[in-house]
Amino acid sequence: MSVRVRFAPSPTGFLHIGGLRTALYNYLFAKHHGGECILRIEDTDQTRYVESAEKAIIDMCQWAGFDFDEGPEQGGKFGPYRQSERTELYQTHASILIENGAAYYAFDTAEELEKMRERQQKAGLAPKYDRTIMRNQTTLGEEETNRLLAEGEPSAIRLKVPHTGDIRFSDIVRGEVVFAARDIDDQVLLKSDGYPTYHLANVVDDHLMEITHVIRGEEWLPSTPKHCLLYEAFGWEKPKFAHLPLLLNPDKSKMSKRHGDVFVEDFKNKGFFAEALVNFIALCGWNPSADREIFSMKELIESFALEKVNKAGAIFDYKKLEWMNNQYFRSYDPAVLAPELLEVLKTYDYPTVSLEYAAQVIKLLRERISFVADIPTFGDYMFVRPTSFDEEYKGKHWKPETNANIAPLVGIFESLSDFSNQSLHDVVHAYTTEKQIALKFIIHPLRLMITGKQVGAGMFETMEVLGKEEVLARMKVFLENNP
RNA sequence: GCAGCGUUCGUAUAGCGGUUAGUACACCGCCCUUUCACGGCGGGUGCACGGGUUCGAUUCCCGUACGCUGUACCA
Repeated sequence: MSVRVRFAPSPTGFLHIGGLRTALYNYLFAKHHGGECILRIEDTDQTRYVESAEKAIIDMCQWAGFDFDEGPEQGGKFGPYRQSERTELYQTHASILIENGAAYYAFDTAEELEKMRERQQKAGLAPKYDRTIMRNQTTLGEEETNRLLAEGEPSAIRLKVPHTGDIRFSDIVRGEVVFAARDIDDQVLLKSDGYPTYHLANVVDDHLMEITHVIRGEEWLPSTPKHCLLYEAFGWEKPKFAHLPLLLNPDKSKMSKRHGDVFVEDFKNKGFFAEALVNFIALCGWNPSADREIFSMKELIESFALEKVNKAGAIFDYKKLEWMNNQYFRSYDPAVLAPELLEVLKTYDYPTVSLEYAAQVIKLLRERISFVADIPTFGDYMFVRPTSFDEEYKGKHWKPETNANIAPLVGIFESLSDFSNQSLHDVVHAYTTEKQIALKFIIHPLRLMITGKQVGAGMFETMEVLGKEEVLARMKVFLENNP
């Protein structure tokens, strides 16, 4: 039987980076086994539903580089793929459970439930639905239940969890996991608004959609026994489970907004490359045991194995992500990145530049920065003449005799027909040798007058990209203002 | 509180009974050099603790501690 997995997000907002990793692992696992990865939208909570979220989630998955074999947009033979369009299915399945005694009607109001929990907490008990005393099918009896139902009294359907025995299942990541049935709550399966809860919808859909492996976050581990009970009640075969370690904040809590960026959009907008982000999160919680860090999607697919997924949560190391982004930055063809730079440049008040020029600037500066978007600030002088000059740098390298040392270079540069890195290098070396001065007494002043900053790429390379005319203009102005 | 899960340098991890405990990021130092960066070389720090099992435990078992997640008519 071929592998079928699903990514099942709730459209409640932007796609969380942890969600992206869950989607990625599902995708990698499916593709590794030549199976299918489907997208299912779990929009059963009407109170948290966000209209634009579904599109945002799909867009981000697409950006990240994985496409689903089935889903709400592309369809498929197991659709519909939005749970809100499958409500009848859940209702009929809930009825099956009622009929075979695995579930029951409950009529308790939110207030009654709240009171019950308060009582339990006061008594030092674990909050848990007590079906022996609440208002439900078992305490009310069939006749009264049917009467209330006929009258249209709001009701929910709850899972009848046995009071004794153990529920065990095996998890690919964690091995054998055992829960005592008495610790498991009589979970609501069908809400009084007619929508299913996650538990029912999830199990019904996973079965109907012939999902073979449920790969999801560790936060679902405690509710897995409920799902097992459901599979048994329906008489269905269980899928294999794999609960992924959580992505953590530096303080080890579940990765959240308070500690910084958590949405895929945030990373995209910051300028992270999709490939770098994917590479990085793939390695948060899983490692192919190779002494290397850079893997293409194809390579990730080839080596992915759920058995090698780690058990412990992984702290998200932003610094390392940046490093990885730079690795990709340096590996790309500058010409491909040039349009992106032009796009970023639009938000600055710089004169327009050509694609060719943008590519040259990228090539010049990318070893020193992590993002394309850093270029306009880190290398502002590549687009506009410096208006301010680093005071500290100037104090260190612009001495009384400097002007006299530099001035002759204007003429030398002017006569140059080849304004290349090499040519500039040769000519300046010849000059310093003849004048018996150290190269640094020339290089630093040049950098100062041309860029205004003390950090940047190699000086001659920078000059080459800037071009003869521009370099000479900057030198002349500076020389005039700094005799 | 209860339940489950987890614990190798600061971080991500390799390790699957015997290793000088490896790698990457970060950090520090040196080299290269035209500043920064890149690159090269080197350094420091780590198996949570206590019991077993074993000739031998980072590795297997049991506790303890700590952490995390869950405990909703949310997912």
